[in-house]
Amino acid sequence: MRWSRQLLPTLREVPLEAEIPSHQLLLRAGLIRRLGAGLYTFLPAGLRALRKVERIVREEMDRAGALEVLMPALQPAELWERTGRLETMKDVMFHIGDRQERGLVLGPTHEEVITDLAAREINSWRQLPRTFYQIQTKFRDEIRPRFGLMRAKEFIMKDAYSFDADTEGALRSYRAMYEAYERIFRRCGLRAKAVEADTGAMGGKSSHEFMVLAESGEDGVIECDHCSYAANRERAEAREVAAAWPEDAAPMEIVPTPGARTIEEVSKFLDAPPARLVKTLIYLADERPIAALVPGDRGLNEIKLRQALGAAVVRLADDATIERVTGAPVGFAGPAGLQIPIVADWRLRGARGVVSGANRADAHVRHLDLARDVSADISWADLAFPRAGDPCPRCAEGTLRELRGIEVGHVFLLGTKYSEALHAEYLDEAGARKTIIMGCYGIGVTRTLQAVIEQRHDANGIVWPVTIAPYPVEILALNMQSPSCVAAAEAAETALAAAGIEALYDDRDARAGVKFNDADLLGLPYRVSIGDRSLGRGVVEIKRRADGRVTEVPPSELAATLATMIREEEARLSDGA
RNA sequence: CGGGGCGUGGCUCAGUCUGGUAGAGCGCCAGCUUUGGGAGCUGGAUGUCGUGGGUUCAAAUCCCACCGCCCCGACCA
Repeated sequence: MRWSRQLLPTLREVPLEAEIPSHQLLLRAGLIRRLGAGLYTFLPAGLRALRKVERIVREEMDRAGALEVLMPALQPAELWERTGRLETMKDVMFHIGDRQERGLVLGPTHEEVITDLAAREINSWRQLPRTFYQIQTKFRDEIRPRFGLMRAKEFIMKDAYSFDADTEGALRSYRAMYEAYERIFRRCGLRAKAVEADTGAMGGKSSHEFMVLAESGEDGVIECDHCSYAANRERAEAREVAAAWPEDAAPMEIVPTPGARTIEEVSKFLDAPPARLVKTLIYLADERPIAALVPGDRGLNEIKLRQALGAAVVRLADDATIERVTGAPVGFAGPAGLQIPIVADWRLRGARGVVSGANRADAHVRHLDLARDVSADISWADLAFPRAGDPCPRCAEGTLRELRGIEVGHVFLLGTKYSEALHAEYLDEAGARKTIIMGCYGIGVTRTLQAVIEQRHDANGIVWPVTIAPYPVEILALNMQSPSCVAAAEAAETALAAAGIEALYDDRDARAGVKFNDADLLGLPYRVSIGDRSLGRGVVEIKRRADGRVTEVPPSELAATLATMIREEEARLSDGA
């Protein structure tokens, strides 16, 4: 492909709309363009890379024995009613109607559709296990689309669903997908890490997320520096350790703290470290007000709170409720004197000599002793987010550290949530009716593409792995005014085509510097520079984008040399070396 | 949805406070020179200043409403 006939609009300057490197590079390298918030067009080169990711996904799904299908993106709302998700997921779904005003939704995921299919088509234990997958556009009315393809309203997902006769089988299917995912990300040149995760709206029993570690990642990842424990920050467990609270027999005392509402303000005002403050948050647990207590220097994990309370929904109480239950404006709540149930993080066990709100405007208390001064019953639970430096919940020696990650894949062991609701059942060998055990497995294909750029770029541009680069090779004619240079470049183009190597030939009548910079920006793995200088010595230059290593070869050996280089790098990526 | 910011040629931005001829760099087109790391010169094209309304002799600039986009939070591949 010649650059002059391709649409590759590279940008010199960083478009205002992009914040993180991968998003900037997608735009600058001419791979995508924005249509609206969370809506992107793939330009030819971007689409080539996307198709290569899809191909790897497809190959690995097929290798794992999964069967490809294609389900409608447009789905009857009625189907979603049957699993209850029309209600629970209504905010993320696009709802539409046809001319008969039949309710339709644009599929944000496909558990309902595939389970409906399985319910109709799978009847016997002889048909199990089966895993189906598709690569298809998903629609989600994201609260806030962001970072280009990272969180879009419309994106391409590979979703797979396993159907098994029993739990052991389901675990095998889960394992097969887990291993396929490891291979997929490795082949895409990504360092991805599987971490324990929450099941969220999907439901189910257990799950792992595949995280690409990156500064710009939207998820917090906790891992142990000693053992293999790793989890999403939301899901991460903690080992209970007794805190040593200093002796403080002084009686609780109310002190005026005009205007000091936040932890920082109170901490500053009373000259007490945040760890010596008790953060009191008023929540509505299934619409019932409760107080949740965490140390002032920790965040409260609402997922843990919900689980500790056994509630379906928890949300921060509105100002009116807070004023009613604490008798004070927002910012002055404390456990002493509260008449509502209190659940406290166990890190606060034995807390004394601490500061909290006084349940009265512009006042806090100090020398609070939770056991002595709080009359309401306190139930204890793990409510706070773990953080770097905490002890590992799994091993005795380890300390946790905190990282950021991009979630590129997620595997769930679902159980029977959908198969029960949609009657996906089979007859076992004894003729007994059983419910199928399911698993579901997603990969954000478009997100994976961007994650590769996020993880593999330098100051000059993208550093593609050969496996998903739009083209593995770029031929660069350094001087289009020199007939010998052009002739050599065209010869190289022909030779590579004959060898089955896809190459982008930069035939623009531009200065060498412009082409070099665009080549670095686009980041194709092998750059072949053809100029009269090296031609005079009887060679052309091959430069690897990843490490800048230059190899000089006679033009006659160019195709064979590149073919070997490409094959070796592909092999290296599949072996994970 | 709450909070913050921004909308001026294709891109990056100045001009807005203090109303008075719409600008720069890059990109684009033509020509000449140049040709191994974003060249030089000459000439040229491109703007309903997000939209609507208002104030004013006069609005990119002041006021109101709306729309769009970006960033921070509750969601997730």
